[in-house]
Amino acid sequence: MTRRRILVTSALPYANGPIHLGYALEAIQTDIWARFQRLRGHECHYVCADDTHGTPIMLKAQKDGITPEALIDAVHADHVRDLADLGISLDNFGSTHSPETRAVAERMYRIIRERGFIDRRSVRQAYDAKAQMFLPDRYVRGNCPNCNTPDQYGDSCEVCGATYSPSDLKNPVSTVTGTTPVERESEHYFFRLSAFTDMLRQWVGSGAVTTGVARKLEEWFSQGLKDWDISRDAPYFGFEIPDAPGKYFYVWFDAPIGYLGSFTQLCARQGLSFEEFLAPDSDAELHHFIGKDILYFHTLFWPAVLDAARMRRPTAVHAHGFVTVNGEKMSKSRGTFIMARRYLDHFGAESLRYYYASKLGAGLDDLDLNLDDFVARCNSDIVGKLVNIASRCAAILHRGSGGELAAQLHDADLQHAFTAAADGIASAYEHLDYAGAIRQIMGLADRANLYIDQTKPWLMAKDAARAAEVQRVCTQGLNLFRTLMIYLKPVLPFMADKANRFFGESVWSWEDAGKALLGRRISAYEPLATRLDPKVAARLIETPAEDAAPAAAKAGSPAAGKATASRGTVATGAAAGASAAPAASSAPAPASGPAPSISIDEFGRLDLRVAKILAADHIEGADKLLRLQVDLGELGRRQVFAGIRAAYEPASLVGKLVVVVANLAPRKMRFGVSEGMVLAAGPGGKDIFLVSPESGAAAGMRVK
RNA sequence: GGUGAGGUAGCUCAGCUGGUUAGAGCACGGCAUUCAUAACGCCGGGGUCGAGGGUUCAAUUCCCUCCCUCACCA
Repeated sequence: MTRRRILVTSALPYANGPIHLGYALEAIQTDIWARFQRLRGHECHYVCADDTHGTPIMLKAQKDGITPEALIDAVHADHVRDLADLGISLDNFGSTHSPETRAVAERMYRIIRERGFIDRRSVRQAYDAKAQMFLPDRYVRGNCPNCNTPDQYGDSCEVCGATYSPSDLKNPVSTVTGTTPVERESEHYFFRLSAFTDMLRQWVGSGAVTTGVARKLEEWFSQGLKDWDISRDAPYFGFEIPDAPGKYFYVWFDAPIGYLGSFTQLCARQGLSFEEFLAPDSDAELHHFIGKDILYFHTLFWPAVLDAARMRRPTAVHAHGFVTVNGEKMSKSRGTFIMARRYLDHFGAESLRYYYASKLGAGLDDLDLNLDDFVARCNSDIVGKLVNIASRCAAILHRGSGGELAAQLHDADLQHAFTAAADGIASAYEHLDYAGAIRQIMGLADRANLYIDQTKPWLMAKDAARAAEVQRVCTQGLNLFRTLMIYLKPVLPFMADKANRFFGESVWSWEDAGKALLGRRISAYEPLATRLDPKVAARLIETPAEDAAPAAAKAGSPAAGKATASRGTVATGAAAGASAAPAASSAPAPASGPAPSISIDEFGRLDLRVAKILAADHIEGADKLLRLQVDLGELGRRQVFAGIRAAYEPASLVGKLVVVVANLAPRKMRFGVSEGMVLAAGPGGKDIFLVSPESGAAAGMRVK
């Protein structure tokens, strides 16, 4: 098999909120494919980045009183952590707001311009005179010109479905300032997409997309491709267009370029050649995984932009459907808008990875996360079937043969049937039919259990003369299990690693599935997976107070089509980080259960602030307490006692940023008055972890 | 409204170019077993394959109409 060189991407999550289970599907789909390719021995680089530009980010940062950079840095840290915990094997997770992305964007733009594919023309657009900015369609609301429904977005009506422009709205209002927008002209830069119609048709026909997607695209082709407005006026958070003061690249222009910016960083770090992957005649592969909502950008604009900039086009764009929860669209009010972090606080990543894989095909179908089905499926497949094979055989083997594998198998034909399935399973993975791969693998797991059941080694073991036969049967069962774990390694990487170590082998590759493991001692068996508790699963969709998004945040919703939904703030990131620990110090609830819901108003009564620790000292006569002097910015300096003596050295705390409950009633203690409380997580003793904001936060900032 | 995808057992889904009694897993009932994380095995109940027409010797599979669900409409 020739060694393929592959560059893979997931769509960029928008940097205004945490990762949710919808995006997790995309990351997991991509990751399984990337891991599969590497397991097969191919060179596969997987990159992604935060999508950081645009009006929603700019306004959100304004509202939070921080710079856009501080906002996206905080979100970036959250995303990195969430993706890592989901087991996503990214080689680089960058940002569109990076020097590398800027350099690639400018370089591509210059080539495109020199080739004559940029036009300039005047555009009339809604303008907010008070905010002194042009308004994207979504930021103008008013009555639908068609059915007169009030409070509709400037691009379409949610009630009658009519599409129009903001100037058609009756009683239009800017959601930024509440003032009435005016019309104003401005010069915009357009990419001549229409010039690439033939090229795109040819590309679509080349197998870059599935037939279902191709049909969808034909719809757009038949209407004729319109040129694409790629500029926005200042103020805009993004990159200024070369030689065009006050004009910025539209967020969707530099978003896919973020793939290349991220890849540039990887190239620099690993000594890879960017050109070898991106040159027009490159024989490397470029695969993009996206949600079906952003097909337009990835199958029309992006290949055309690449081609215009004299770069290669994608080998394939793989689009998936949306995640629904219990059969319904994810909804904040129903509590089914589940954040990845919330999920991870309850279950391990591999359950989700397995469940998604077991239902995921190559098409655009939506995938339903049915919580009852999720628990049943994971428990019966992973624990009941798969792991059970190892568990039952290892127990008998250790009892009878001291964990020593026999020198030969008991049923070579059965082993052969398992290894013969490799090609079919590989083909399913390769073509993104993960559900098919899982079906095949679990079918084999059924056969393995049936084999053990029929052979009955536990009965044989009663006859000492048959010890060697028992050993061979267990060796057989364990080899079947081992083969299955290798097949499942792209889906269950952590479990596969554990199993890999259990067998005491060097790191598995796909070919190892075809080689039996014989005549060696294996480790004592430790459970590789445990059952999921349905009661815990039910908690995933209880509406926690923290997830009740303030109504004001809705206006900041990004243009439909962003990979991440809008929610959360910098503070959510801090809270998410804290919630990863067993329990917050402020809520002495056991690790398992959440506290009763509170309303957003009740939450609002908490005055949480970023505080800088100015001084920290031991207190004579106190075993647990440290005395802290903290700076709360506009609220001045405070003295706070914190029960963290066993966990922190005072000197290490000075200068650190923490989160303080600023409006906690002062409390007189034996050593003085405590004027607040420092937030920390953990059970106590040495296991206490202070909650810290990401860098960029300043003393006195409100946490909300 | 336009376009696309989909409606198959209680649940989640397979069913390639039409062809013998429509399948799997889970759930449920019974039996068996006890090596295994109450796991595994065997048997069984359960579907007018969204509705109605049409083509055909034969349609879940092709065509038309309708109903419902979901998504997209730059």
